[in-house]
Amino acid sequence: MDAADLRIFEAVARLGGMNRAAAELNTVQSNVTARVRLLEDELGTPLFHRHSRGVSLTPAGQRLLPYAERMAQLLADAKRAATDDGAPRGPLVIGSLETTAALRLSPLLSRYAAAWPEVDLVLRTGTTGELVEHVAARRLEGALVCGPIDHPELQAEVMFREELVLATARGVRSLDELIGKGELKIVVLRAGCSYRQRLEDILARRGAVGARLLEFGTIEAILGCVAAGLGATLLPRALITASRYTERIAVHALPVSEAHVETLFIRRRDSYASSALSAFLEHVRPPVLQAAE
Amino acid sequence: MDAADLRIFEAVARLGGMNRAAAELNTVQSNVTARVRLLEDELGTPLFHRHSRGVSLTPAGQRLLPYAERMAQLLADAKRAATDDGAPRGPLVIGSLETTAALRLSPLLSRYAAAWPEVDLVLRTGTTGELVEHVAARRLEGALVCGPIDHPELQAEVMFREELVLATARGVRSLDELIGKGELKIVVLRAGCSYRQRLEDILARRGAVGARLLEFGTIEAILGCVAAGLGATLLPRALITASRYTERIAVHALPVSEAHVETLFIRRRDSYASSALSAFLEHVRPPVLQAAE
DNA sequence: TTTCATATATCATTTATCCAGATATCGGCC
DNA sequence: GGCCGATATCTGGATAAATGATATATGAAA
Repeated sequence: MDAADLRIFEAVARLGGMNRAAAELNTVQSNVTARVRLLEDELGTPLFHRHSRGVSLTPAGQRLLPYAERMAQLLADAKRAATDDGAPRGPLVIGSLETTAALRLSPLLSRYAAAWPEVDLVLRTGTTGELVEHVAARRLEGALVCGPIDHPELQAEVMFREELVLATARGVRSLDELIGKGELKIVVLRAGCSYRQRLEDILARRGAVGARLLEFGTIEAILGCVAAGLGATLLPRALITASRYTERIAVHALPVSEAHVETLFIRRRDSYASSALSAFLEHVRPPVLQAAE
Repeated sequence: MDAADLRIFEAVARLGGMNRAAAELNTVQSNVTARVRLLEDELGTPLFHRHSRGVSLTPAGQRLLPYAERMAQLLADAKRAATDDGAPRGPLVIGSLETTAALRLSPLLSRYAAAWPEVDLVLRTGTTGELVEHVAARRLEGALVCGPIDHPELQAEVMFREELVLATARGVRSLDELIGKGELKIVVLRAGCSYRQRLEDILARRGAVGARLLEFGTIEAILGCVAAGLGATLLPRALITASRYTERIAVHALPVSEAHVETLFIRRRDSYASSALSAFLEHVRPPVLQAAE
């Protein structure tokens, strides 16, 4: 049994047929059949049920499949690890919350890109849930998300600590005034945003339920609307302070227990940390820990 | 790059030479040289320094080596997983503390062996530290050790809860009497035994330090000596109750915080749980949880 | 310095393996 | 029955791997 055999096996299993697998692997069907047969002979057990519309996995095949996938991943990692000579280079695909990107990342990223011009840096934004999913599936090497995260395959490291505040238009004096008025509207970045649930919890704890939800695609839009008196939102304090709407937005501090939020960098435990990633973490890490104290 | 290449690479790295690797792999040196060279060409970086007494790893080779080892392990696991049809069979090598083996395992093991006669069961005893080490290095599929365990590569599951008690000869009324006399001797199974540190902590908290340490290879010997008034020991209550020295040993209960100890079953997170192991856990698990309540 | 023991590198040759294409076979479906 | 979409089997040729003989480098001992 060899990695090549498992690659073929995996393709057949995934595509449900030897012909389709052959096409994907740029070879012919007879070849695929023969390799699968050899693998079955070696293991002493059939891996596929053959039927007229293709093949399906036997129980043995089902047990083998995850190993085939891990094998492919391991080979790719091995190649990267050996090739990587310590000088950051090549692709680095990471994720981030939009708020983190806006608030913290821009200066760091530009410094990083300048320091390591040979790295092709890609930053994708999404919600914490989406990013966790992408990192777990290895579509991202890592991501900055909103803590806490508890996922057995991921490791997390605190990168930033933010104070979340409730933002409303200038006229509003306090949270309670806002809630008292009824017809509360809250503005969030998008569905699944980690701040949304938190904001709803905060309001619920103060007796406000069933607030109307508004979604905007950019932070600018949210702040603009909040400034215009459309509703309230929950964002890191620094983000509001730095915006051009500061003058027209009232910031309502929350008790520490609710205000504190940690931005974590997550990555797979079992995956190779490329030099590009290590260098990225070096850039992001130290200034932050100072800032947090 | 393929698993076969990495196998050759690993052998060369481990044995420090292509000739030695060739001998181990049952092939010829020229072949090994060629394969290594191909691998180096493919990766675009040398993996070995060649010198007159063999070869040594370059940095790239050092980075690659762990992947080669993981690859070999993964292939072996894959084979086992596919071959394993759910009926427990073949070798099952597990570890246990000697006390756990004596106290809990004997009836379970005999039932297990009777239920699955095709399993070749091997039980090795050792200290918690040794067993953790062996499981991490995959020399054991799993082990019953004394909790708590915090090791990133291992997962743990509570199997038994024991009450530890201090055992002395009949004449001794209380812990304090024992400590007060000075010249305290404590008897442990062997160096590194997890109960030893715990016993020393317990005594230290009561003002007894510098107790003399005696080591005996078997639990029988320990109990015999304790009964004879040689010293004190720390063991699960049930173990003393069940022994033939019960009459001559005084049992001193400890406060709950010190007495409670959990026996965990540990195994590697990333390794395949064979049917033989799953069946073993089925045998060990359920009666225990009842007993603990 | 010469020689020797012990390494790796290279090369021609044999051997085994893999691949491609043609063909046979099987199982539904109209 | 005949067709369609599958997998199974077979064979020649291309490709890659293993082998054995030989060349080369290096340090240690005579």
